[in-house]
Amino acid sequence: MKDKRHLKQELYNLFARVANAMSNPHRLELLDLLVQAPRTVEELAREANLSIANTSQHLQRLKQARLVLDEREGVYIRYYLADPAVARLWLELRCVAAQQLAEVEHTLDAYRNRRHAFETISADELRARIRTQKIVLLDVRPTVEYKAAHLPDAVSIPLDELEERLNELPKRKTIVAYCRGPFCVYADQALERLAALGWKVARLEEGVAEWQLAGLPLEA
Amino acid sequence: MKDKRHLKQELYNLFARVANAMSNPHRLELLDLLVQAPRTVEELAREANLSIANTSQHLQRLKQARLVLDEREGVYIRYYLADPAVARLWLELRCVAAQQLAEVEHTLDAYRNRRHAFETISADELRARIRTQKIVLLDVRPTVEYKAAHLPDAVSIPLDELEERLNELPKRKTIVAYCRGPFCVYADQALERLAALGWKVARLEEGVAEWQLAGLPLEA
DNA sequence: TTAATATTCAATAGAATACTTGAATATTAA
DNA sequence: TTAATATTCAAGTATTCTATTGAATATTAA
Repeated sequence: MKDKRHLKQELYNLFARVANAMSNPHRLELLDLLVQAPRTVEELAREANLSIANTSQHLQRLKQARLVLDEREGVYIRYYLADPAVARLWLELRCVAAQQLAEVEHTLDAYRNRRHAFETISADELRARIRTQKIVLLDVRPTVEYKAAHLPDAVSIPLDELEERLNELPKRKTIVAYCRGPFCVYADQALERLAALGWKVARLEEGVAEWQLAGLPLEA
Repeated sequence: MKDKRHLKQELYNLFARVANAMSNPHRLELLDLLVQAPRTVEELAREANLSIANTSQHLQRLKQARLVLDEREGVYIRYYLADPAVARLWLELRCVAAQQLAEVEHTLDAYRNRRHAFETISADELRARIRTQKIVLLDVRPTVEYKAAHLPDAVSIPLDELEERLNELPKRKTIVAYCRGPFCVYADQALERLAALGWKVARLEEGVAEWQLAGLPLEA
């Protein structure tokens, strides 16, 4: 009975190992990117603004904790989320932090300074209005992410192609943009430009991960 | 646009801070205890087998991350979970670890070596059978935890009082025991004794946290 | 006030972590 | 085979984390 204590400790060790893998901001950013789409080390390093070696090491810690898996693809190695449950855990962590740490709200307001500038539309309302054909749902994430998974009926125009492809957006419809989720500014930036050019706009705060967590369908 | 990067980093820092608070096995054990019921530093130290000073320091890290709060009660200071969302995060972490790390299953089998010895009963089945009055639902956790919250119609007999209070359990009914959840051995130990004495027994794997997460009602 | 007690603080040593650099490995294409 | 490239490994250093110890603080009871 008494010697069981170390087994209990061992269990807590294992749980702590997973939390430990998530206890570094860079690793969380990598996870966050992988929630959107699988990527190679080089891509992840570029997007997270890290050195290749450092990125590789962080990825290996995520892999040891079984949060991500990797797969060789020719000369590249592609990392991807080990399980949808990992995305859920990451969303839950963000949710607790946002709920409990007032600094999150403050920092988010500074980061997404256009955050309150546009009408926001709920997932339910979106589903209702998309049927009436009065809106266009716009996915402004990079193409790889759109290809990995996107919301039903969403049109893809990555943020950095928006300027050249404005003609694809009908003037008389409301443009509802979304991106990686409530902690991403891509949609805000797209909407700011579109609003200045005369479109009626609205933002969907949810990204594909939140959408999926809510049990709503995705397209691949 | 470019100087926003540090704001994004700041957000990831905040999220990582929460994960960091959960990245130590002792802190997870303290959290786990607090999910069951609020407790003083001394109680937590005793139950987690830590020195007082060490416990205090760990609790302060949990408090900094806003996972727990404290409240002075005379000469004692009582710690409690900051929010039910924290319990959800902890359950989600355990779930991911159990799902992804094979070692968790192995260690759990060693820790709960009677794990597969008894019939297990699902929450749904319990709710159905408790109406027919053919079972007694037995909460074997310490009294403070039972008082903090317990399942509807549950009878409290803490594990260490079981021997003296056997007469409170009707012989002709099936005893369904539960404790802190799937990673706790209290119920197994109670059932082992009861089965040896001739009761029909079954185990409910869920604890109050899992029960609550499933949206089921609790009693206080 | 004073004594007793619960908790926190401060200082320390030893372990783990993060990032950089340059070398090593593995695959593809020539 | 060889060269080129993506990724990992290894070593070193600065930083952070953990547990212990003993002192400091805050509350209650005398």
